[in-house]
Amino acid sequence: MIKITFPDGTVRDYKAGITGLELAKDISPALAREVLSVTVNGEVTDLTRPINSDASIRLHKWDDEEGKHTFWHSSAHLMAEAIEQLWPGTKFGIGPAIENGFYYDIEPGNGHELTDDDLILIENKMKELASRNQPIERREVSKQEAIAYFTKKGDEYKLELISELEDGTISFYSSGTFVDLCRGPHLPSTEPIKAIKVLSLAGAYWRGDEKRKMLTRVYGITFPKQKMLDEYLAFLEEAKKRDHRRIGKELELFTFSPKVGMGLPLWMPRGAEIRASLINFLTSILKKRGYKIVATPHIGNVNLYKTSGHYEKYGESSFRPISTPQEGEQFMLKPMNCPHHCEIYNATPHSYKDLPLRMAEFGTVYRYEQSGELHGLTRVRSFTQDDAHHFCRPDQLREEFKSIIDLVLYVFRLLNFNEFTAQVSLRDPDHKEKYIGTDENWERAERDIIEAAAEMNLSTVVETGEAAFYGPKLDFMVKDAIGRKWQLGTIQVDYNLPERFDLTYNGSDNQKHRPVMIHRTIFGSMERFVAVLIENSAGKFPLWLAPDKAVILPISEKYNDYAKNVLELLNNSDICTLIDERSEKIGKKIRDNELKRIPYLLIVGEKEEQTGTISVRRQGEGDKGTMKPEEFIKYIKEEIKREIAV
RNA sequence: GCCGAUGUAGCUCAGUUGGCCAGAGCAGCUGAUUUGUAAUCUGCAGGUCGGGGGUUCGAAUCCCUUCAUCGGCUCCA
Repeated sequence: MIKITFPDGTVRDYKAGITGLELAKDISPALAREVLSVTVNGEVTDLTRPINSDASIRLHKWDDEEGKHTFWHSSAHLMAEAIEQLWPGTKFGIGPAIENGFYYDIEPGNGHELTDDDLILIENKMKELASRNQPIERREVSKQEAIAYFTKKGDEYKLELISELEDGTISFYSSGTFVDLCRGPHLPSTEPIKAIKVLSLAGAYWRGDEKRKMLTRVYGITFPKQKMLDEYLAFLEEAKKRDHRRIGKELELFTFSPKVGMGLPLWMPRGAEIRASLINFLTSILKKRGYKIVATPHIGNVNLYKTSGHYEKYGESSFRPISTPQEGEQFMLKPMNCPHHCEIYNATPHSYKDLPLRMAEFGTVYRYEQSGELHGLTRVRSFTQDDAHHFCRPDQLREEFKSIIDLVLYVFRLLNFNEFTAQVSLRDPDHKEKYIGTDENWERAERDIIEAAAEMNLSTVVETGEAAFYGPKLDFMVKDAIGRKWQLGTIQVDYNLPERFDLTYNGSDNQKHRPVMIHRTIFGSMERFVAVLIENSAGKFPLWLAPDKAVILPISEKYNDYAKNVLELLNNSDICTLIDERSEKIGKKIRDNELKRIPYLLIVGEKEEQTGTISVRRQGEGDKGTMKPEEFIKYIKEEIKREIAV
């Protein structure tokens, strides 16, 4: 007998060799029908694997990430089986579950090139295979046997994967006719896979290396119920309506012009208004927190970037230097503001008493992103960072870093940005050549970040290989409408640039000391932040950010004069207001202006003119009653004050 | 940059196997209407069918090329 500990702490005796599925059946037949995988002593495994010794277990249903993961992983195998039957000789790379669904990287047999038309073929084949309720079976194999199998099959991708595995840890899973090298876990059979959608095709480099062959990646998603698939597809449709590129066009916030150049955003008046409001908002907070605002040029001598190390790292792959009539003289569009800020630091002597020094700039930078990477406002070639650099003594670093975390959290809270992930981005210890600086400084900086975050009780995820080339970062990530993650704020500890620029301060010992630098942004860039703001609000901005606060809708042209009086009154009170003088019915005017997401619609007709009032309608909410314009001004100002109660 | 897809009016989209002057709705402009809380009616105008080249008696439609966009990959100081 073995002892099984359940998540609620109860311990029960079972005979050795019992499986997760049998445990579920023992609890209830209903659970057995829904359970997808089981965690045994912290490892997620198959429901059909015998448990031979005392263990604590957790059964996973669809609602658990582990359950979904198992479901989609098995679905990837099902898709592979379908593809292999449709195009024999297909070679398979990897086929994991992802956040929403799964993919498989393949090289179709006989040189077949997959097109979108093939997606439906794959989908139908999958449905056919799934309906057979084939068991998915695990088999442990020796390395030799594994190599023999895939050598015979002629699949060099699997062979490469096997070559990196230890003998004795290799397992095969078979479902129907398809046998795959796989660690698992999997469903006991394909029976639960009821709803299937093969979504899209994409190219993906083998092992993520752009120097290696590009395989075809097939994306799909499956569900245990058709209704869930329908809901998911409906969600994707809905999300498209929140796409910032679409809303940006609808609400005339920004545009791009091929004549200006791809990836170079043009802010239209309404978008520029939002951008300016955000800058003003942040500037007022920065001043309260002891920042000094600076301004620097959009170009810098190429030697500046040779000193900083950016030229060596990015010089070849970015905008080319600008030549001047002066022989040998070259300038570059600035790809970041830090070197300029270092030179501001160097312009004056610094005492240990002056530090920390916080230097902020809304600095526009230029980076030659590859054409395929451009994406609306989130990935552009010219953008304005809400950049700042803190120059501090080593003993101040921890507190300084923590104060920035506090600032980021404070701003996010004011803006109702609750769904973010704090990510500690460390260097890849296997590829140290990609980074500059000494091991000692790197280890120190990484420790600083991890400990500062911990002291702030910030829950973080750690990603290795995501650091900047000069230092580790704490990144604040948020999701867009369809769940893609974007980095907004970032805080970076840097021991390198102070050395490269020979930054110093005089210590109490009257000796020269080296300050530490922290790079940080809150929004990341104005462009990306506005994009994320649009996607999260669906274009319905909080009142204080709305470019136009109100629109006056006269019932008929007879009341246009009265409407203009009100308009003047509101605009003179700093409430940006429009007027809709068209000869349309009031219902039409309301509809059109509701769709423009203007927060307040002010209706004036005979009644209002006679009593000197306006009828107030809140966008998305409806009629709020009648009030005097003066009352409305007070009302709206109160609301704005509440929204950004700093 | 790479893989796949797309590109028709300001916007959203139709356009059959190549065949008369390329269509609709919305937006715009006209005129009528003077309206009370999510679409009043009339008329008009608007497109070298992304650009360039080719095949053909004939191309939005087929081929080549180029640019841009979309979904991924790679990249993201």
